[in-house]
Amino acid sequence: MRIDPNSSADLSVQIAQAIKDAIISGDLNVDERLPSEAELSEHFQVSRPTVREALKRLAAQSLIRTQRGATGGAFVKRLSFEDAYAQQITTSTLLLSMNAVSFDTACEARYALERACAPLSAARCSADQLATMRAEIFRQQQPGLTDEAFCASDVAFHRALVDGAGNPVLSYQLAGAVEAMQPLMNMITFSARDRATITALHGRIADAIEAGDGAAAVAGLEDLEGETRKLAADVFAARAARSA
Amino acid sequence: MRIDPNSSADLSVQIAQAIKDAIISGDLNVDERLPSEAELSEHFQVSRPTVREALKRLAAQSLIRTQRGATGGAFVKRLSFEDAYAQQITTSTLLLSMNAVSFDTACEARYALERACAPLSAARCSADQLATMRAEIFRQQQPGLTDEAFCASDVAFHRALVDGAGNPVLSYQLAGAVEAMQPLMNMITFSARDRATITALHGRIADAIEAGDGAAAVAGLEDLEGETRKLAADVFAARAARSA
DNA sequence: GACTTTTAAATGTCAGACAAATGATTTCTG
DNA sequence: CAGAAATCATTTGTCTGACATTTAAAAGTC
Repeated sequence: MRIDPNSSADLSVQIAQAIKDAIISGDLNVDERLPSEAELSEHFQVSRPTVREALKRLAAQSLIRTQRGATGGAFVKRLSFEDAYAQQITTSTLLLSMNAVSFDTACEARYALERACAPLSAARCSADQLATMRAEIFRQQQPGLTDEAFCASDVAFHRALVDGAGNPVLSYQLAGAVEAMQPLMNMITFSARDRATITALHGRIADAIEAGDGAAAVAGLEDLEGETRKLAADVFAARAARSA
Repeated sequence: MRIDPNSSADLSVQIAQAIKDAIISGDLNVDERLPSEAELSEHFQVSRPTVREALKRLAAQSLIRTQRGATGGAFVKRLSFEDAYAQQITTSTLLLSMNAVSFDTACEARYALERACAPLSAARCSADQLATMRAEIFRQQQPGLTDEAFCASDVAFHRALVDGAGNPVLSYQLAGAVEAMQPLMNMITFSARDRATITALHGRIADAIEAGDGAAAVAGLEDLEGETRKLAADVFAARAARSA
């Protein structure tokens, strides 16, 4: 682990990168303890605050965890699926909100990915996950539901569908695509008829999954994508007309 | 933006979270300047190093950028697709390497996602991206290529395929799945015959894309997945036999 | 007016100190 | 001797104050 004192990059950036490289390359293993801050500042010939800034950078990426006390220190952290989900969702949400990604683009990506899951989900979905889908469909039929709650339930339904594939890597990859759509969906107001259409399609998809019919689930998702995009197009058109 | 001085959480974590929340909620807009470190330390009633640690945490997540000098400071950063790709790849790679994810699980996820792209890619792939695919196929046919270079070219081919869908959100979501496989693929040694088989399948997929035939591309990917998994299974079986 | 110098503001880095947590050690007590 | 309590040492968390460096704007100079 070395840094270049002549580099124009901030020292804490360089130190963080050096440690990160050591982790990725396997020089530092999971749960292995890093040298103490004092030792690191000695090693890199920088002050302790600088080392600390580097360590905070790594902690922000869930690469290390720190512990106070006699046997404490910074330890290489095993990146959990849960942490990875959270990062993925934050990044996806910000990416969409900051880059003026069109509804259609995001929607297309989301449904393309979900269709990839559907056959696997049809083959392997657990009773528990199917029950979650049914429960969310039931919730979506309640008349008093706000638009936001309806969207949240929609997301929960789709997450159960994705998790039904029983592949944690797939679930992780899709967490962002599904969750990041929620803020966009929240811009839509759903009429009772819209809700009925969507909920019916959800039911059709759940039936297909339960029957182990991947192709039917894919077809259901295709229709749902069409419905969602049509709905969004109507909302945006109405909004444009009103402001004109 | 407030913090709770009685919380057990580190101050820098709380401050980072408070600022992050302000960004996500839209209280702070892209390119907006945050208060200076001195002002923030005044506002949160903490010292400047603590504020700095919080800002470094945010910088590590590409949420802010800092600039020195008279008109400098910390600015809310527009999360670029490029930054998001990089984060996604790092996270995915570490997730796979630290959690003993089986080759099959990762492979299944990757090909499921790629199949989701194939029809879109067949419909919209640019000449440029198709040329990249052909170039990588050509490279893969060179006899002197090391296994690592072959894998790298394989990744480049698949990235071009994914990018061909012309949907940046999709490309972002898949960057991790495609790139994170590389270290796993690097564990495999490819015989000349293996390479020929894989390269031929790549050619078939590229042909299908060029012909705008999404179904054929999907079929090609299915065969490629089968081939890859068979290859890996052989390698792992041989390794197990040798160690027994 | 154009160029140079100065200045002010901001981040980057350093040094040293104390607070707080926590496991290990030692001491005390029964 | 065993167990509980007190002490200690180590490490991270936080604070204070200072100086270095960068940068743009203001002031000065020809």
